[in-house]
Amino acid sequence: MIHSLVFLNGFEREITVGNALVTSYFKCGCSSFGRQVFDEMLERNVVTWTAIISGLSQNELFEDSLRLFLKMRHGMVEPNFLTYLSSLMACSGLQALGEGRQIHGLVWKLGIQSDLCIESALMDMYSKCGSLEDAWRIFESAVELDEVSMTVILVGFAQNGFEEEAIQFFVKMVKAGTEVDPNMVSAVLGVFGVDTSLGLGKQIHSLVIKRSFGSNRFVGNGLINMYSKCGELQDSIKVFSKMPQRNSVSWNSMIAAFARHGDGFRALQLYEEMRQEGVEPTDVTFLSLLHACSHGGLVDKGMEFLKSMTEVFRISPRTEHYACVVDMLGRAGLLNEAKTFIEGLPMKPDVLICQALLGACSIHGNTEVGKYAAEQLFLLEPDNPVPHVLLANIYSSEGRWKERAWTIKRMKEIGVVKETGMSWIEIDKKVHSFVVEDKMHPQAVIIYGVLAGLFRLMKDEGYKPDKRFILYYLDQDVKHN
DNA sequence: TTAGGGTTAG
Repeated sequence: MIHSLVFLNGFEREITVGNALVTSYFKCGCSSFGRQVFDEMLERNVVTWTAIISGLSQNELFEDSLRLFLKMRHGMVEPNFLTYLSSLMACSGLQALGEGRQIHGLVWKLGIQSDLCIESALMDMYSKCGSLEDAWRIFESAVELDEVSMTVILVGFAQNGFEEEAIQFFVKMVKAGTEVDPNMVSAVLGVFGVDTSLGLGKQIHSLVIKRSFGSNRFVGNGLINMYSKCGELQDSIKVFSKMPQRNSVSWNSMIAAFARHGDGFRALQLYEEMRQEGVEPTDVTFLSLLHACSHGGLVDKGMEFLKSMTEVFRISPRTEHYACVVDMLGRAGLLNEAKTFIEGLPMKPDVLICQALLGACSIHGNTEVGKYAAEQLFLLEPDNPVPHVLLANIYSSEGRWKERAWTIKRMKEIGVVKETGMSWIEIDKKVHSFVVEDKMHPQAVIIYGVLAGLFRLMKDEGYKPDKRFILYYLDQDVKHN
């Protein structure tokens, strides 16, 4: 409407008007209109360029954003502080370490590398590109810190596999009396998972109450996920039901929580409520629903969701959605259907899809389809030990010891190593972790005694162990027992 | 007129 008025009055030639139009189109998410205005502008200044570079980044069109930044540098317009900030965002999104380093160099030349905003953007770029060392170096030498730069480094820890350090960093900041904001709290809540302490999660919840962050939707959603991942479904429900305002992430998180805890029925019921409330589902809603159907054996319902996702809501399925469907068909024992489904996909199956199929074959012992899935995976990820182990499991379940031995030999020849599985439990704020045949725990004798007692009780109740997949570590005595 | 971080699946 405003654009039409501008056009009628001939104001579109005014550079300030053009800049404002570009900015507002991108802020509304209308990227194509923003681009069109930019393309048609006869004159462009640094604000025009910065508006489009930043607008594209904010709409996750990182590649185009970076391309325009490079194009700008070849022209006559000099980038400014905000242009560098926006181009660093594009590098983070693209995980473009090389380009990010180059921009770091340019920023250094200009002498603005110590600006707090530039430092946060640089740290974010380095940690999202997987170079936590570079991010940490900037953090350590920073003269000033604020909530944003601390959140960046916290998330950097978590995304680079240092979840425990991320949580400890937060705890240290709070103990030191540092001001934390709701964004930082939601970031730390996102780090919690099965192997983190529920006790700490509850302490963060009490901090949320003390600081009155409870009405913040990001924080509320973070709490739902924290409790659900730590095994406390009832607490997730409590947080969800008390939320003053919910968005699609809140609903998705709660649907996922039910799915995670094996309650497919309630996950689907919640989806119905979500629709009744008029909340539009997203691609993640359908991932959670497909996951719920997969674990609840609701194949027909799952196929219906895939159909409505594309036909009713016009959401294009991603490879993750297809992998969920394959997992669902596979778990239900419909392996040939899963293979046919994959063959009918508009793209070549990727690692997730093939792994889902192979996993299902190892449960149901289908050598023919299993071999097909494993061969695909060998090509896609030669260093991944999972397909070798799963294929060996399939041969083992069918008593095809020669093929099984050959698979393990091949695995050793290529030099792929399977990581040892681990389990853990938290008692009195201390996490105890165990690997297979672990005797290192100080109370190992008592623990094994309890295990033996439990095993006897299970046997008395008629439990028969599934011995098909016993491959490593256990000797034959155990297997023949 | 252009601005750094955050929650959802696996």
